[in-house]
Amino acid sequence: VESLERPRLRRRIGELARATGVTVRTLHHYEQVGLLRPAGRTEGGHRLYDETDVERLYRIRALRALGLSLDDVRRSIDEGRTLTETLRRHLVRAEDEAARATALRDRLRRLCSAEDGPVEAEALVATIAAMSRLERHAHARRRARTGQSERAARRWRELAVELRACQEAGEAPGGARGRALAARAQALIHAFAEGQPTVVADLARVRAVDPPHDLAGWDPELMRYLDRALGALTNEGGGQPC
Amino acid sequence: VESLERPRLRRRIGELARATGVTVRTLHHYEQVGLLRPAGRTEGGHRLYDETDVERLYRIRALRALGLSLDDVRRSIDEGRTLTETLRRHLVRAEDEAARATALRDRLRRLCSAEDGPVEAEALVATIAAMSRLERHAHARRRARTGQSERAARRWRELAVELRACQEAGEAPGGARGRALAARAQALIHAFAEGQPTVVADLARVRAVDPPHDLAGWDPELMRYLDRALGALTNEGGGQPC
DNA sequence: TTGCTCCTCACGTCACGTGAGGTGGC
DNA sequence: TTGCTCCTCACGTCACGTGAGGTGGC
Repeated sequence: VESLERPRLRRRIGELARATGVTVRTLHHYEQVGLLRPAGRTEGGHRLYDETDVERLYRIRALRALGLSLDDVRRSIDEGRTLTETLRRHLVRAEDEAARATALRDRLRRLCSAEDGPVEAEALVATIAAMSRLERHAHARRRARTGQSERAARRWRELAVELRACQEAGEAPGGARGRALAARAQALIHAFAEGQPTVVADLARVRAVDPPHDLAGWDPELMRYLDRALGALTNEGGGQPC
Repeated sequence: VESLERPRLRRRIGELARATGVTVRTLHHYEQVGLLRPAGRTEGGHRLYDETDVERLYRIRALRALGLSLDDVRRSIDEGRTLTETLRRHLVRAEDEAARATALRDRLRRLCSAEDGPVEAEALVATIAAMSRLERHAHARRRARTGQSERAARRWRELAVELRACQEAGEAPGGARGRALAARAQALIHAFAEGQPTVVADLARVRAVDPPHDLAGWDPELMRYLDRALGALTNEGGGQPC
Protein backbone atom coordinates (compact mmCIF):
# COMPACT_ATOMS: atom_id res chain seq x y z
CA VAL A 1 0.00 0.00 0.00
CA GLU A 2 2.66 2.43 1.07
CA SER A 3 4.85 1.64 -1.88
CA LEU A 4 2.12 3.04 -4.11
CA GLU A 5 1.91 6.35 -2.29
CA ARG A 6 5.62 6.72 -1.69
CA PRO A 7 7.34 6.28 -5.06
CA ARG A 8 10.57 4.34 -4.79
CA LEU A 9 13.38 6.79 -4.13
CA ARG A 10 16.20 5.66 -6.37
CA ARG A 11 19.63 7.13 -6.11
CA ARG A 12 22.54 6.93 -8.45
CA ILE A 13 25.82 5.68 -7.08
CA GLY A 14 27.41 9.08 -6.55
CA GLU A 15 24.53 10.41 -4.50
CA LEU A 16 24.51 7.33 -2.33
CA ALA A 17 28.24 7.54 -1.82
CA ARG A 18 28.08 11.19 -0.77
CA ALA A 19 25.11 10.59 1.51
CA THR A 20 26.76 7.72 3.36
CA GLY A 21 30.37 8.77 3.34
CA VAL A 22 31.78 5.88 1.34
CA THR A 23 33.54 5.99 -2.02
CA VAL A 24 32.03 4.92 -5.29
CA ARG A 25 34.72 2.30 -5.56
CA THR A 26 33.59 0.81 -2.26
CA LEU A 27 30.07 0.39 -3.63
CA HIS A 28 31.48 -1.21 -6.77
CA HIS A 29 33.43 -3.56 -4.55
CA TYR A 30 30.43 -4.52 -2.44
CA GLU A 31 28.58 -5.42 -5.58
CA GLN A 32 31.51 -7.38 -6.93
CA VAL A 33 31.65 -9.56 -3.81
CA GLY A 34 27.88 -9.89 -3.77
CA LEU A 35 27.25 -7.89 -0.60
CA LEU A 36 25.12 -5.09 -1.99
CA ARG A 37 23.45 -5.37 -5.38
CA PRO A 38 21.59 -2.24 -6.53
CA ALA A 39 17.87 -2.70 -7.05
CA GLY A 40 18.14 -1.77 -10.69
CA ARG A 41 19.96 -0.04 -13.54
CA THR A 42 19.10 2.68 -16.03
CA GLU A 43 18.97 1.86 -19.73
CA GLY A 44 22.49 3.16 -20.03
CA GLY A 45 23.68 0.73 -17.35
CA HIS A 46 23.97 3.18 -14.45
CA ARG A 47 23.22 1.67 -11.03
CA LEU A 48 20.08 2.67 -9.13
CA TYR A 49 19.85 2.02 -5.39
CA ASP A 50 16.54 1.97 -3.51
CA GLU A 51 15.69 2.42 0.19
CA THR A 52 16.32 -1.22 1.04
CA ASP A 53 19.80 -0.97 -0.43
CA VAL A 54 20.48 2.14 1.64
CA GLU A 55 19.49 0.40 4.87
CA ARG A 56 21.59 -2.59 3.98
CA LEU A 57 24.54 -0.29 3.31
CA TYR A 58 24.13 1.39 6.70
CA ARG A 59 24.20 -1.96 8.38
CA ILE A 60 27.28 -3.03 6.45
CA ARG A 61 29.10 0.18 7.36
CA ALA A 62 28.11 -0.12 11.01
CA LEU A 63 29.48 -3.64 11.26
CA ARG A 64 32.63 -2.73 9.34
CA ALA A 65 33.20 0.18 11.74
CA LEU A 66 33.14 -2.33 14.59
CA GLY A 67 35.87 -4.35 12.92
CA LEU A 68 33.98 -7.16 11.17
CA SER A 69 35.38 -8.39 7.87
CA LEU A 70 33.17 -8.29 4.78
CA ASP A 71 32.83 -12.06 5.08
CA ASP A 72 31.66 -11.72 8.68
CA VAL A 73 29.17 -9.08 7.57
CA ARG A 74 27.85 -11.28 4.81
CA ARG A 75 27.44 -14.26 7.13
CA SER A 76 25.70 -12.11 9.72
CA ILE A 77 23.18 -10.85 7.17
CA ASP A 78 22.73 -14.08 5.20
CA GLU A 79 22.14 -16.17 8.28
CA GLY A 80 19.72 -13.60 9.63
CA ARG A 81 21.52 -13.07 12.92
CA THR A 82 20.34 -10.28 15.20
CA LEU A 83 22.75 -7.41 15.69
CA THR A 84 23.35 -8.27 19.34
CA GLU A 85 24.14 -11.88 18.44
CA THR A 86 26.53 -10.66 15.75
CA LEU A 87 28.29 -8.28 18.12
CA ARG A 88 28.55 -10.88 20.84
CA ARG A 89 30.31 -13.25 18.46
CA HIS A 90 32.65 -10.54 17.28
CA LEU A 91 33.47 -9.44 20.80
CA VAL A 92 35.44 -12.65 21.31
CA ARG A 93 37.84 -11.72 18.54
CA ALA A 94 38.02 -8.11 19.66
CA GLU A 95 38.99 -9.25 23.17
CA ASP A 96 41.79 -11.37 21.73
CA GLU A 97 43.01 -8.57 19.52
CA ALA A 98 43.02 -6.04 22.36
CA ALA A 99 44.89 -8.46 24.61
CA ARG A 100 47.46 -9.10 21.88
CA ALA A 101 47.97 -5.40 21.19
CA THR A 102 48.35 -4.40 24.83
CA ALA A 103 50.72 -7.31 25.49
CA LEU A 104 52.87 -6.15 22.60
CA ARG A 105 52.77 -2.56 23.82
CA ASP A 106 53.74 -3.55 27.36
CA ARG A 107 56.59 -5.66 26.09
CA LEU A 108 57.93 -2.77 24.03
CA ARG A 109 57.57 -0.43 26.98
CA ARG A 110 59.61 -2.70 29.21
CA LEU A 111 62.26 -3.28 26.58
CA CYS A 112 62.50 0.48 26.02
CA SER A 113 62.75 1.37 29.69
CA ALA A 114 65.24 -1.36 30.59
CA GLU A 115 66.88 0.38 33.53
CA ASP A 116 70.16 -1.34 32.74
CA GLY A 117 70.64 1.38 30.16
CA PRO A 118 71.47 0.49 26.58
CA VAL A 119 71.76 -3.27 26.52
CA GLU A 120 73.95 -4.83 23.87
CA ALA A 121 72.17 -5.70 20.67
CA GLU A 122 73.00 -9.42 20.85
CA ALA A 123 71.41 -9.83 24.25
CA LEU A 124 68.34 -7.87 23.26
CA VAL A 125 67.81 -9.94 20.14
CA ALA A 126 68.20 -13.13 22.13
CA THR A 127 65.70 -11.87 24.69
CA ILE A 128 63.15 -11.01 22.03
CA ALA A 129 63.60 -14.42 20.43
CA ALA A 130 63.11 -16.09 23.81
CA MET A 131 59.94 -14.07 24.30
CA SER A 132 58.34 -15.27 21.12
CA ARG A 133 59.36 -18.88 21.77
CA LEU A 134 57.70 -18.64 25.17
CA GLU A 135 54.62 -17.14 23.65
CA ARG A 136 54.28 -20.04 21.26
CA HIS A 137 54.82 -22.52 24.09
CA ALA A 138 52.23 -20.81 26.29
CA HIS A 139 49.82 -20.65 23.40
CA ALA A 140 50.18 -24.36 22.67
CA ARG A 141 49.70 -25.17 26.34
CA ARG A 142 46.65 -22.99 26.60
CA ARG A 143 44.83 -24.65 23.78
CA ALA A 144 45.82 -28.08 25.07
CA ARG A 145 44.02 -27.75 28.41
CA THR A 146 42.78 -24.67 30.12
CA GLY A 147 41.82 -25.81 33.62
CA GLN A 148 45.40 -26.60 34.51
CA SER A 149 46.68 -23.15 33.67
CA GLU A 150 44.05 -21.58 35.91
CA ARG A 151 45.27 -23.67 38.83
CA ALA A 152 48.83 -22.68 37.99
CA ALA A 153 47.87 -18.99 37.89
CA ARG A 154 46.35 -19.30 41.36
CA ARG A 155 49.50 -20.96 42.72
CA TRP A 156 51.65 -18.19 41.25
CA ARG A 157 49.45 -15.59 42.91
CA GLU A 158 49.74 -17.31 46.27
CA LEU A 159 53.47 -17.53 45.82
CA ALA A 160 53.68 -13.83 45.03
CA VAL A 161 51.92 -12.97 48.29
CA GLU A 162 54.23 -15.13 50.39
CA LEU A 163 57.36 -14.03 48.59
CA ARG A 164 56.48 -10.38 48.98
CA ALA A 165 55.95 -10.91 52.71
CA CYS A 166 59.36 -12.55 52.88
CA GLN A 167 60.93 -9.67 50.98
CA GLU A 168 59.24 -7.01 53.09
CA ALA A 169 60.33 -8.77 56.27
CA GLY A 170 63.85 -7.99 55.09
CA GLU A 171 64.88 -11.62 54.75
CA ALA A 172 67.63 -12.49 52.29
CA PRO A 173 66.37 -14.24 49.14
CA GLY A 174 68.87 -17.00 49.86
CA GLY A 175 67.51 -17.57 53.38
CA ALA A 176 65.59 -20.67 54.41
CA ARG A 177 62.15 -19.22 53.65
CA GLY A 178 63.29 -17.73 50.34
CA ARG A 179 64.75 -21.03 49.22
CA ALA A 180 61.61 -22.90 50.21
CA LEU A 181 59.48 -20.54 48.16
CA ALA A 182 61.95 -20.74 45.28
CA ALA A 183 61.57 -24.51 45.28
CA ARG A 184 57.82 -24.12 44.82
CA ALA A 185 58.42 -21.66 42.00
CA GLN A 186 60.80 -24.10 40.38
CA ALA A 187 58.18 -26.83 40.47
CA LEU A 188 55.71 -24.51 38.74
CA ILE A 189 58.30 -23.56 36.17
CA HIS A 190 59.06 -27.17 35.36
CA ALA A 191 55.38 -27.99 35.08
CA PHE A 192 54.98 -25.11 32.63
CA ALA A 193 58.05 -26.14 30.65
CA GLU A 194 56.86 -29.75 30.33
CA GLY A 195 60.43 -31.00 30.45
CA GLN A 196 61.79 -28.77 27.71
CA PRO A 197 65.06 -27.24 28.89
CA THR A 198 64.88 -24.50 26.24
CA VAL A 199 61.71 -23.25 27.85
CA VAL A 200 63.31 -23.13 31.29
CA ALA A 201 66.26 -21.19 29.91
CA ASP A 202 64.00 -18.82 27.98
CA LEU A 203 61.98 -18.14 31.11
CA ALA A 204 65.13 -17.33 33.08
CA ARG A 205 66.18 -14.86 30.42
CA VAL A 206 62.86 -13.19 29.92
CA ARG A 207 61.09 -13.07 33.26
CA ALA A 208 62.97 -10.09 34.67
CA VAL A 209 62.20 -7.83 31.74
CA ASP A 210 58.83 -9.23 30.75
CA PRO A 211 56.97 -10.94 33.60
CA PRO A 212 54.01 -12.88 32.23
CA HIS A 213 51.10 -10.46 32.22
CA ASP A 214 48.57 -13.03 33.34
CA LEU A 215 50.36 -13.28 36.67
CA ALA A 216 48.75 -10.63 38.81
CA GLY A 217 50.80 -9.61 41.84
CA TRP A 218 54.20 -9.95 40.19
CA ASP A 219 56.33 -7.00 39.24
CA PRO A 220 59.90 -6.83 37.95
CA GLU A 221 61.29 -6.15 41.41
CA LEU A 222 59.66 -9.18 43.00
CA MET A 223 60.80 -11.19 40.00
CA ARG A 224 64.41 -10.22 40.64
CA TYR A 225 64.00 -11.23 44.27
CA LEU A 226 62.77 -14.63 43.08
CA ASP A 227 65.69 -14.83 40.68
CA ARG A 228 68.15 -14.46 43.53
CA ALA A 229 66.29 -17.04 45.59
CA LEU A 230 66.37 -19.47 42.68
CA GLY A 231 70.08 -18.81 42.30
CA ALA A 232 70.66 -19.66 45.95
CA LEU A 233 68.64 -22.84 45.49
CA THR A 234 70.61 -24.21 42.55
CA ASN A 235 73.94 -23.32 44.13
CA GLU A 236 72.94 -25.15 47.27
CA GLY A 237 71.87 -28.26 45.41
CA GLY A 238 75.10 -28.23 43.43
CA GLY A 239 73.09 -29.67 40.57
CA GLN A 240 73.03 -28.57 36.97
CA PRO A 241 71.49 -25.16 36.28
CA CYS A 242 68.04 -26.54 35.61
CA VAL B 1 92.94 -13.94 11.37
CA GLU B 2 90.02 -15.79 12.90
CA SER B 3 88.38 -16.35 9.57
CA LEU B 4 91.39 -18.48 8.65
CA GLU B 5 91.14 -20.69 11.72
CA ARG B 6 87.35 -20.85 11.78
CA PRO B 7 86.23 -21.84 8.30
CA ARG B 8 83.07 -20.04 7.25
CA LEU B 9 80.11 -22.12 8.35
CA ARG B 10 77.78 -22.10 5.39
CA ARG B 11 74.28 -23.47 5.58
CA ARG B 12 71.83 -24.35 2.88
CA ILE B 13 68.42 -22.77 3.01
CA GLY B 14 66.63 -25.75 4.56
CA GLU B 15 69.08 -26.01 7.45
CA LEU B 16 68.79 -22.32 8.16
CA ALA B 17 65.02 -22.45 8.04
CA ARG B 18 64.86 -25.36 10.48
CA ALA B 19 67.39 -23.78 12.81
CA THR B 20 65.54 -20.47 13.02
CA GLY B 21 61.96 -21.59 12.77
CA VAL B 22 61.05 -19.79 9.56
CA THR B 23 59.90 -21.32 6.28
CA VAL B 24 62.03 -21.61 3.17
CA ARG B 25 59.53 -19.42 1.39
CA THR B 26 60.10 -16.68 3.95
CA LEU B 27 63.81 -16.70 3.21
CA HIS B 28 63.08 -16.57 -0.52
CA HIS B 29 60.84 -13.60 0.17
CA TYR B 30 63.43 -11.76 2.22
CA GLU B 31 65.88 -12.13 -0.62
CA GLN B 32 63.30 -10.98 -3.15
CA VAL B 33 62.67 -7.75 -1.26
CA GLY B 34 66.40 -7.28 -0.66
CA LEU B 35 66.35 -7.81 3.09
CA LEU B 36 68.61 -10.84 3.36
CA ARG B 37 70.88 -11.89 0.52
CA PRO B 38 72.80 -15.14 1.07
CA ALA B 39 76.57 -14.77 1.09
CA GLY B 40 76.92 -17.12 -1.87
CA ARG B 41 75.59 -19.92 -4.05
CA THR B 42 76.78 -23.39 -5.02
CA GLU B 43 77.61 -24.13 -8.64
CA GLY B 44 74.13 -25.57 -9.03
CA GLY B 45 72.59 -22.32 -7.83
CA HIS B 46 71.69 -23.39 -4.28
CA ARG B 47 71.86 -20.60 -1.69
CA LEU B 48 74.55 -20.62 0.98
CA TYR B 49 74.14 -18.52 4.13
CA ASP B 50 77.04 -17.57 6.40
CA GLU B 51 77.21 -16.46 10.04
CA THR B 52 76.56 -12.81 9.21
CA ASP B 53 73.41 -13.77 7.38
CA VAL B 54 72.24 -15.80 10.37
CA GLU B 55 72.70 -12.88 12.74
CA ARG B 56 70.90 -10.60 10.36
CA LEU B 57 68.04 -13.07 10.16
CA TYR B 58 67.78 -13.24 13.94
CA ARG B 59 67.51 -9.49 14.11
CA ILE B 60 64.88 -9.42 11.38
CA ARG B 61 62.82 -12.05 13.17
CA ALA B 62 63.14 -10.27 16.50
CA LEU B 63 61.87 -7.01 15.06
CA ARG B 64 59.09 -8.74 13.14
CA ALA B 65 58.00 -10.45 16.36
CA LEU B 66 57.63 -7.01 17.91
CA GLY B 67 55.33 -5.94 15.11
CA LEU B 68 57.60 -4.00 12.74
CA SER B 69 56.87 -4.25 9.03
CA LEU B 70 59.59 -5.51 6.69
CA ASP B 71 60.03 -1.93 5.50
CA ASP B 72 60.51 -0.75 9.08
CA VAL B 73 63.05 -3.50 9.60
CA ARG B 74 64.93 -2.55 6.48
CA ARG B 75 65.04 1.11 7.43
CA SER B 76 66.20 0.26 10.94
CA ILE B 77 69.08 -1.83 9.61
CA ASP B 78 70.01 0.35 6.63
CA GLU B 79 70.11 3.55 8.65
CA GLY B 80 72.16 1.84 11.34
CA ARG B 81 69.77 2.59 14.19
CA THR B 82 70.42 1.02 17.55
CA LEU B 83 67.86 -1.49 18.72
CA THR B 84 66.65 0.73 21.55
CA GLU B 85 66.17 3.63 19.15
CA THR B 86 64.24 1.35 16.79
CA LEU B 87 62.01 0.05 19.57
CA ARG B 88 61.36 3.52 20.91
CA ARG B 89 60.13 4.65 17.52
CA HIS B 90 57.96 1.61 17.12
CA LEU B 91 56.48 2.00 20.59
CA VAL B 92 54.57 5.04 19.38
CA ARG B 93 52.68 2.99 16.84
CA ALA B 94 52.16 0.13 19.28
CA GLU B 95 50.61 2.54 21.79
CA ASP B 96 48.20 3.80 19.14
CA GLU B 97 47.31 0.32 18.06
CA ALA B 98 46.68 -0.87 21.62
CA ALA B 99 44.51 2.17 22.32
CA ARG B 100 42.53 1.55 19.17
CA ALA B 101 42.01 -2.12 19.93
CA THR B 102 40.93 -1.59 23.52
CA ALA B 103 38.59 1.25 22.52
CA LEU B 104 36.97 -1.06 20.00
CA ARG B 105 36.70 -3.85 22.55
CA ASP B 106 35.15 -1.55 25.16
CA ARG B 107 32.67 -0.24 22.66
CA LEU B 108 31.60 -3.77 21.73
CA ARG B 109 31.33 -4.71 25.39
CA ARG B 110 29.03 -1.80 26.10
CA LEU B 111 26.91 -2.42 23.04
CA CYS B 112 26.61 -6.09 24.01
CA SER B 113 25.70 -5.43 27.61
CA ALA B 114 23.19 -2.68 26.86
CA GLU B 115 20.97 -3.15 29.93
CA ASP B 116 17.96 -2.02 27.92
CA GLY B 117 17.82 -5.57 26.63
CA PRO B 118 17.75 -6.23 22.91
CA VAL B 119 17.63 -2.82 21.29
CA GLU B 120 16.00 -2.53 17.92
CA ALA B 121 18.31 -2.96 14.98
CA GLU B 122 17.63 0.48 13.50
CA ALA B 123 18.59 2.27 16.69
CA LEU B 124 21.72 0.20 17.13
CA VAL B 125 22.86 0.87 13.58
CA ALA B 126 22.25 4.59 14.04
CA THR B 127 24.22 4.54 17.28
CA ILE B 128 27.15 2.78 15.68
CA ALA B 129 27.11 5.25 12.79
CA ALA B 130 27.06 8.15 15.25
CA MET B 131 30.05 6.61 17.05
CA SER B 132 32.19 6.53 13.96
CA ARG B 133 31.20 10.04 12.93
CA LEU B 134 32.23 11.27 16.38
CA GLU B 135 35.47 9.39 16.12
CA ARG B 136 36.30 11.11 12.86
CA HIS B 137 35.38 14.48 14.32
CA ALA B 138 37.50 13.94 17.42
CA HIS B 139 40.38 12.73 15.28
CA ALA B 140 40.24 15.80 13.06
CA ARG B 141 40.13 18.05 16.12
CA ARG B 142 43.03 16.28 17.75
CA ARG B 143 45.33 16.73 14.81
CA ALA B 144 44.25 20.35 14.42
CA ARG B 145 45.43 21.50 17.84
CA THR B 146 46.29 19.42 20.82
CA GLY B 147 46.70 21.89 23.67
CA GLN B 148 43.07 22.85 23.59
CA SER B 149 41.87 19.29 23.98
CA GLU B 150 44.04 18.85 27.07
CA ARG B 151 42.42 21.85 28.69
CA ALA B 152 39.02 20.45 27.74
CA ALA B 153 39.90 17.08 29.26
CA ARG B 154 40.85 18.79 32.52
CA ARG B 155 37.56 20.71 32.61
CA TRP B 156 35.63 17.48 32.03
CA ARG B 157 37.47 15.85 34.91
CA GLU B 158 36.70 18.76 37.22
CA LEU B 159 33.09 18.63 36.14
CA ALA B 160 32.93 14.90 36.86
CA VAL B 161 34.15 15.48 40.42
CA GLU B 162 31.59 18.19 41.11
CA LEU B 163 28.75 16.34 39.43
CA ARG B 164 29.47 13.18 41.37
CA ALA B 165 29.42 15.15 44.61
CA CYS B 166 26.08 16.61 43.59
CA GLN B 167 24.77 13.14 42.78
CA GLU B 168 26.03 11.60 46.01
CA ALA B 169 24.51 14.42 48.02
CA GLY B 170 21.19 13.11 46.73
CA GLU B 171 20.33 16.26 44.82
CA ALA B 172 18.03 15.99 41.82
CA PRO B 173 19.78 16.39 38.46
CA GLY B 174 17.27 19.10 37.63
CA GLY B 175 18.10 21.08 40.81
CA ALA B 176 19.89 24.40 40.79
CA ARG B 177 23.36 22.91 41.20
CA GLY B 178 22.71 20.19 38.61
CA ARG B 179 21.52 22.71 36.07
CA ALA B 180 24.51 24.96 36.70
CA LEU B 181 26.88 22.06 36.11
CA ALA B 182 24.91 20.98 33.05
CA ALA B 183 25.35 24.47 31.63
CA ARG B 184 29.11 24.07 31.94
CA ALA B 185 28.90 20.68 30.27
CA GLN B 186 26.86 22.16 27.46
CA ALA B 187 29.50 24.82 26.87
CA LEU B 188 32.16 22.12 26.61
CA ILE B 189 29.99 20.10 24.27
CA HIS B 190 29.46 23.07 21.98
CA ALA B 191 33.15 23.86 21.98
CA PHE B 192 33.86 20.27 20.98
CA ALA B 193 31.19 20.30 18.28
CA GLU B 194 32.51 23.53 16.76
CA GLY B 195 29.02 24.59 15.80
CA GLN B 196 28.09 21.39 13.97
CA PRO B 197 24.61 20.33 15.12
CA THR B 198 25.16 16.77 13.84
CA VAL B 199 27.99 16.39 16.31
CA VAL B 200 25.83 17.57 19.21
CA ALA B 201 23.09 15.14 18.24
CA ASP B 202 25.57 12.28 17.82
CA LEU B 203 27.02 13.00 21.24
CA ALA B 204 23.58 12.91 22.82
CA ARG B 205 22.88 9.56 21.23
CA VAL B 206 26.18 7.96 21.98
CA ARG B 207 27.39 9.23 25.33
CA ALA B 208 25.21 6.99 27.50
CA VAL B 209 26.38 3.80 25.87
CA ASP B 210 29.93 4.82 24.99
CA PRO B 211 31.37 7.60 27.17
CA PRO B 212 34.57 8.95 25.60
CA HIS B 213 37.36 6.85 27.03
CA ASP B 214 39.76 9.76 27.39
CA LEU B 215 37.46 11.25 30.00
CA ALA B 216 38.67 9.73 33.25
CA GLY B 217 36.17 9.91 36.08
CA TRP B 218 33.09 9.41 33.92
CA ASP B 219 31.06 6.23 33.92
CA PRO B 220 27.72 5.42 32.28
CA GLU B 221 25.80 6.10 35.49
CA LEU B 222 27.25 9.57 35.95
CA MET B 223 26.63 10.18 32.27
CA ARG B 224 22.95 9.39 32.68
CA TYR B 225 22.80 11.78 35.62
CA LEU B 226 24.28 14.47 33.39
CA ASP B 227 21.78 13.61 30.67
CA ARG B 228 18.90 14.28 33.02
CA ALA B 229 20.47 17.55 34.15
CA LEU B 230 20.91 18.62 30.53
CA GLY B 231 17.31 17.71 29.89
CA ALA B 232 16.19 19.92 32.75
CA LEU B 233 18.31 22.72 31.39
CA THR B 234 16.87 22.74 27.88
CA ASN B 235 13.31 22.41 29.16
CA GLU B 236 13.84 25.41 31.41
CA GLY B 237 15.29 27.53 28.65
CA GLY B 238 12.46 26.56 26.35
CA GLY B 239 14.98 26.66 23.53
CA GLN B 240 15.35 24.15 20.74
CA PRO B 241 16.95 20.86 21.76
CA CYS B 242 19.94 21.93 19.67
C1' DT C 1 69.77 -44.57 -9.54
C1' DT C 2 66.44 -43.26 -5.95
C1' DG C 3 64.81 -39.70 -2.62
C1' DC C 4 65.24 -35.48 -0.68
C1' DT C 5 66.31 -30.78 -1.24
C1' DC C 6 66.52 -27.00 -3.88
C1' DC C 7 65.37 -23.94 -7.96
C1' DT C 8 62.19 -20.34 -10.35
C1' DC C 9 57.82 -18.64 -11.59
C1' DA C 10 53.13 -17.26 -10.37
C1' DC C 11 48.60 -17.03 -8.30
C1' DG C 12 45.95 -16.05 -3.94
C1' DT C 13 44.98 -13.33 0.32
C1' DC C 14 41.80 -8.39 2.16
C1' DA C 15 39.29 -4.25 1.18
C1' DC C 16 39.50 -1.35 -1.37
C1' DG C 17 42.76 3.02 -3.95
C1' DT C 18 44.12 4.59 -8.15
C1' DG C 19 44.43 5.16 -12.68
C1' DA C 20 43.10 4.13 -17.89
C1' DG C 21 40.07 4.47 -21.58
C1' DG C 22 35.52 5.04 -22.86
C1' DT C 23 30.42 6.45 -22.65
C1' DG C 24 25.57 8.09 -20.30
C1' DG C 25 22.57 11.99 -18.92
C1' DC C 26 21.22 16.74 -17.74
C1' DT D 1 27.80 20.60 -27.40
C1' DT D 2 30.31 20.91 -23.02
C1' DG D 3 31.12 19.05 -18.28
C1' DC D 4 30.17 15.94 -14.94
C1' DT D 5 29.02 11.40 -13.72
C1' DC D 6 29.14 6.87 -14.62
C1' DC D 7 30.88 2.47 -16.83
C1' DT D 8 34.32 -1.69 -16.95
C1' DC D 9 38.79 -3.57 -16.56
C1' DA D 10 43.08 -4.16 -14.09
C1' DC D 11 47.16 -3.37 -11.33
C1' DG D 12 48.93 -2.39 -6.54
C1' DT D 13 49.01 -3.11 -1.45
C1' DC D 14 51.58 -6.79 2.76
C1' DA D 15 54.09 -10.88 4.00
C1' DC D 16 54.26 -14.56 2.82
C1' DG D 17 51.34 -19.72 1.69
C1' DT D 18 50.70 -22.91 -1.70
C1' DG D 19 51.21 -25.25 -5.59
C1' DA D 20 53.52 -26.37 -10.44
C1' DG D 21 57.11 -28.06 -13.06
C1' DG D 22 61.81 -28.89 -13.15
C1' DT D 23 66.75 -29.94 -11.48
C1' DG D 24 71.00 -30.27 -7.82
C1' DG D 25 73.57 -33.14 -4.46
C1' DC D 26 74.53 -36.96 -1.24
